[in-house]
Order: sequence, then C-alpha cells, then structure tokens
Amino acid sequence: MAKSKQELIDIAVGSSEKREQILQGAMQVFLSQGYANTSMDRVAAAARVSKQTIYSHFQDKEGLFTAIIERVTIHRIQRELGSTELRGDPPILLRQLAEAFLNKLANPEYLSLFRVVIAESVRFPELAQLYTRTVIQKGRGLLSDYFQSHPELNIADPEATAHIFLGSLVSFVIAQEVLYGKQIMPIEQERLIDALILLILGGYGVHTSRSG
Amino acid sequence: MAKSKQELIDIAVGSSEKREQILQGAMQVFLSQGYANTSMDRVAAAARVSKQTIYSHFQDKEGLFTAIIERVTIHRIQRELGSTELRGDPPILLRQLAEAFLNKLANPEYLSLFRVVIAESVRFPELAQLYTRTVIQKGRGLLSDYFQSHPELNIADPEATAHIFLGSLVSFVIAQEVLYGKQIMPIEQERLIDALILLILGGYGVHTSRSG
DNA sequence: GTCTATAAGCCGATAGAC
DNA sequence: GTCTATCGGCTTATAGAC
Repeated sequence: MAKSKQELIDIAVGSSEKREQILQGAMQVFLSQGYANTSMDRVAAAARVSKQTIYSHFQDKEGLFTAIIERVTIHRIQRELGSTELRGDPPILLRQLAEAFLNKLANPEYLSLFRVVIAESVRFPELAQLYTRTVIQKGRGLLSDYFQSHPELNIADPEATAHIFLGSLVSFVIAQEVLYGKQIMPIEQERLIDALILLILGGYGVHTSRSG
Repeated sequence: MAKSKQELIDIAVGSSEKREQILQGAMQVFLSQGYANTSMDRVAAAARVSKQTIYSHFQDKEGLFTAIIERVTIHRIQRELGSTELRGDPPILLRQLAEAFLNKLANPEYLSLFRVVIAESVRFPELAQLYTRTVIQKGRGLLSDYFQSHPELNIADPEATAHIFLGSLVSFVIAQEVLYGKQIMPIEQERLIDALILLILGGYGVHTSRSG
C-alpha cells in the first residue's frame, strides 16, 4: 500500500506515532528513575509497547536516553526560555524575572532533568554540555544583554553579574528542593530576591548617588 | 584468646582494619561510578576483600553506601570547614575565602560527592539532608555571622547575602566543572569574584558614602 | 512492524569449607 | 572471620512467529 505524505515525512525526520509513544513513556521513567535504574522492560510497559519495538526505533538504551534528554532540553526548556521578554523598569522586571525563574525551576520536571543531567554528566558529557549551552549560556546571555542595555544601572561586568543573579537562584533551588533543605532551613524566597535586587540595583530608585 | 584493648574498642565503635579497608575501596568506586553503576564485586576487588567479608561488616549495599557518604560528608568536609577562620579586612578576606572555596569545590573528590548526593537524592533523601545540614547550612552560617559582626558593611540581610555569595560560587563550579562549561564558556573565576565583591561591599574601601 | 519467548551475562546476597 | 563457589533474579539485546 502506498504511504501517505505524513508517513513519508515521518520516516524522513525519523518520527512516527510509535516513536513518539516510546519517547513519552521513556521520558517519564528516565527522568524519575535515572539512567542506570531504568530497565528497558519498564520503559516498554510505560510506553505500552513491546521491547522489540523500542529496539527497532532506537539503537540501544544509550541512544534512547540521549534522544530524550536532547528533546527535553532543546524543545521544552529552550522554547520557554526563548519566549521571555526582558523589558521594563529594572526593579520590577528583575523581581518578576526572579520569581518566574524560581517557579519554573521548582517544577518537578525541571528538577528531574537537572538531577539526571548532573547524575549522568560523567557517562554522557555531551548531554551536560548541551544543557550548558541551551539553558545556562542562553539564560545568562539574555540577562547580560539586558544589563548592558541599561548603563544607568552602573553594572561593571554585566556577564558576571548575570551569572551571580541566576546562579544564586539556581543554588537556592538546589538547596531547597533537590537537597530537601526546605524541610530544615527556613529561608524564604522573597528574602533572597529582596537581597539580590538590593545588591544589584543598590540605591537605584531610592538613592541615585550610589557611585559617589 | 583474649581480645586486646584496641580490638575491644574497634568492636564497640564498629571499626576494624578490614572495615576501614572496605570503606576506602568502596568510597573510591561509589564516588566515581555512582550508586546503581557500582557492583559489590567491583567494591570487593577495589578493597581487595571477598564479597562475603563486606556483607559481614555491612548489612547490604544501601548500608555500605550510606556509611560512606556519611563518613565523607561529616568527617572530611566538616573538618576543613570547621578550621576556617573568618577574620580580617572584608575585601581581602572575602577574596581569599572565595578563592579557597572555589579551589576546594573544584577538587575531584568534592565534585564526585556533590554529583552522587544530587544523583541519589531521591533514593537517599536523608543523605541529601545530611549534606544540607553539614555543608550548606554550616558554611552559610559562618559567613552570615561574619557579615553580622561587621555592621559597617551595611548588609541588610546577612543570611540571604551569605547565600548569594556562596551560591554564586557553587553554581559557577557546577556550570564550569560538573557540566563541562569550562570547555565552551570562557568566563574566568577572577571576574566572578571581582563582580561579587563589588556587589556586596559596594564602594567599601573606595567610597564610603554608598548609602547616600 | 509488532508481538512472545529466550539467549547470554551480570547483579546482590548466601552457603559451606577452612 | 575470611575465603570460594553458587543461587535465583533481573538486565540488555536478539530470534523467530505472525
């Protein structure tokens, strides 16, 4: 029987309904269980496909894992990051940005991806670098450009300052959510954001004579 | 035969030469390979002991892993952290502290511990919390106390500021070393430290009229 | 293409000799 | 206490029926 146009496209780009089904199921298991602790049997069960079907779409376990992490990193995260617009009054924008960033990071799916990428950074260094390029480098670049386009903020090193801003938030989420500090350390996110904005903007909006 | 005094002490505290040998070998394998990817056979080979000897000293794989992480976290790291004295002129002290902290963190053994704790934070949440208490909370407390004892620095929230200082450095190491950003992102550590100290101390030592 | 069944090997944990 | 040898189960990956 002749193939439909969609089927031909699917084959050309390597996609298909089954392949998508496998990716969805495997993503769920890999992200929650990690690489070594995920069996192909479990992936097959989660995707509601037989094991052989998986092996007909992906070379092996490593290939499947790589495909999933690339997919999640590039498509899902990159998309949300790209839609962020950095405009507006600095104190308001930075606060909104910090809150949005923290809420995104605290999402279980982001936490899982972060955990897995860190955990498998030795076995899959190319995935770690992909994460660095698409998530970290991109985010830092956006914020750095914003700082650079606002010379009135008097920021000596926009790139380093962007790292400090985002890095503080990342490590906050690691300590609070990934390492369960939430249950033993009563630091609230608003205090961190307040202190961070005060540091970066200094007296901006309150005093304008910071540099002298 | 009667037991020597040392042997009685060993039994009382659960230590022995063989036990120590096992811990050393297991530490090496667990920290470099992760939990799931470490087999008891490999631990036995690394410790140059038979498997049964391991099982006579530890209940199971989880027990051995827990013992190792607790040991490394509490003894090694805590010891070095405890010996840190925070005294001196703020600009100099903060720079020295940042450099010492970054050098420590970049040490392969610290990176491995961090990686493993993050990777197994779901399976072993109590180890993650131990790490939080002994490493993160302790370090933050020390720096926070220092800020608090120097009111001339004009730091509104010492605890949050301590988090920002240490968190920026931690996430820098994660991006550079754990996620191999070093090879693709040319940000140097001195730039980060400069920016960080400038933010926190503001015009301290250059201008003293920061607050208006 | 997708299934069931199974190969081939490694895993954690234990039994038994000494 | 420590060794060698081994068990049952689970792993990745493949063969063969349909």
